[in-house]
Amino acid sequence: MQVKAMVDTKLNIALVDDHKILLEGIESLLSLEDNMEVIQTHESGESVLATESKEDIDVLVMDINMSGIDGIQTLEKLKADGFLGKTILLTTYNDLKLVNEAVDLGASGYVTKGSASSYLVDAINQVASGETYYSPDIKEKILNAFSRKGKAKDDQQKENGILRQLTERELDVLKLIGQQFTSDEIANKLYIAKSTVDTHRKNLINKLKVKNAVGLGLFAERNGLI
Amino acid sequence: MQVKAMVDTKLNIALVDDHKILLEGIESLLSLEDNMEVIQTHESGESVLATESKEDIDVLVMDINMSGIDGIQTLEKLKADGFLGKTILLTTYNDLKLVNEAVDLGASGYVTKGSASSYLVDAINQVASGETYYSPDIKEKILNAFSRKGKAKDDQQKENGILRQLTERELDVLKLIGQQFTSDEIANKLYIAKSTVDTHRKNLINKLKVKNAVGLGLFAERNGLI
DNA sequence: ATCACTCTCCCCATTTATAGGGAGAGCCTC
DNA sequence: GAGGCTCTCCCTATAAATGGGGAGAGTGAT
Repeated sequence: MQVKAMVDTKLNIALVDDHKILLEGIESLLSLEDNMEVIQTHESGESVLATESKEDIDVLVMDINMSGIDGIQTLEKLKADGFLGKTILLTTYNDLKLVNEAVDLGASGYVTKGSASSYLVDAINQVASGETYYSPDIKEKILNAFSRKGKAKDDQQKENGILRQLTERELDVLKLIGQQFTSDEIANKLYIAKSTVDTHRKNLINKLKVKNAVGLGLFAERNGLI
Repeated sequence: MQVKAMVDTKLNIALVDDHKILLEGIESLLSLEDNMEVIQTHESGESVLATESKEDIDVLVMDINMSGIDGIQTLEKLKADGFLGKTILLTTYNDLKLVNEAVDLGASGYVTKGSASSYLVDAINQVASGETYYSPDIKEKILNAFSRKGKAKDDQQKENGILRQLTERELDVLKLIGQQFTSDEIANKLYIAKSTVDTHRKNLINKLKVKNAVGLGLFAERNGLI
């Protein structure tokens, strides 16, 4: 039973990268782990999608930046096809936006190519157990991105400046617009006339330089008002 | 010169918390650090704002949850008054939203009250050197919040399912609505009649279970469509 | 060939939102 | 006490969106 369990729990790994050297390097690294077995390697996203034995894969390790369809697109299609395995994406240091996309698609782990290989092994074990794994430098980047949200940076800076230009009442109305209430409903909630709400609406659209209520909603969302 | 430098670099700390016991406890903890000196303690946000020697403060350690005006509001007013010192906010575990607000206001550090006191010491040293500090459990929470964005959790899960129910054309329209275009403009862009766009609008509102165009915009934003 | 679905477009009516203007009351500041 | 700002509310008018219905053309699957 224990022996069988060992066999059963051996993790089936598939690797995807368009650089063969990296592919082979990782394969040889993972072959040193006695609970892992690389059962497939692919040199393109298309190749993974075409393979028939996708169900066997426990953990898919895939590069994000690939020629042809990239890792994100591949993951997207895989998920659409009902792929249930865990996915770890390999990224470069400047790929935070892509990581973000990947998160939305349900990727389980992210490891930078600059990481020590032990991190990849950790990542595989961790995502196999259902957790999410980020390599340390990605973690750092996420934290930085979080703390930079309201810091003195380009767009965000401007938006925050604008945010402070809004009056209390405008903020009240803005939040409620972001919650999909009509002017009538907002008027009732705030005990003011609909015409007043409409005035605030007009002023908000002007101040925030958006086109319509959708723009107001987006502003509210992006600034954490709702 | 070295001695003078030592004196000069001694960090002037101010503590703000409406619980006197915690205030005194922290003060005694920090008194053990030879590069720190607690120069002020306050039992309310109002008290900090009223004090005149704000310029002397290198690092302000302040509770978020206080009776009267809270730490966030106090920080906001301080920044508005031109306060230049670093600020570390003490939070409880469930305050991630507040942390988010605080970030936007330019707070430099966050330490949970449940943290070991050594973390607070680390935080003070770190923010004094210009960096941002999060205590480990807050870091974890941020990372979790990040990774939960697109995970198989409650709402999000449903949203992702719904997203796949949309037809190509509905997606086209949805994206353009999210970009604040009117039905007329969308019709022109897609070379179809306004009435068709309106039909897609209706179906989108039903499928996505939102109230109006603002809801459509928010859905588009939250699902990375725009 | 029938069914299901998508995309297209139309009718109707009503509600909401946008755009322009004005204006009084209250509050704070200089 | 004169401005400046916010908040309140009004007018008029048009544009936009919502909600209900129906319906034909095309596509693909059974």
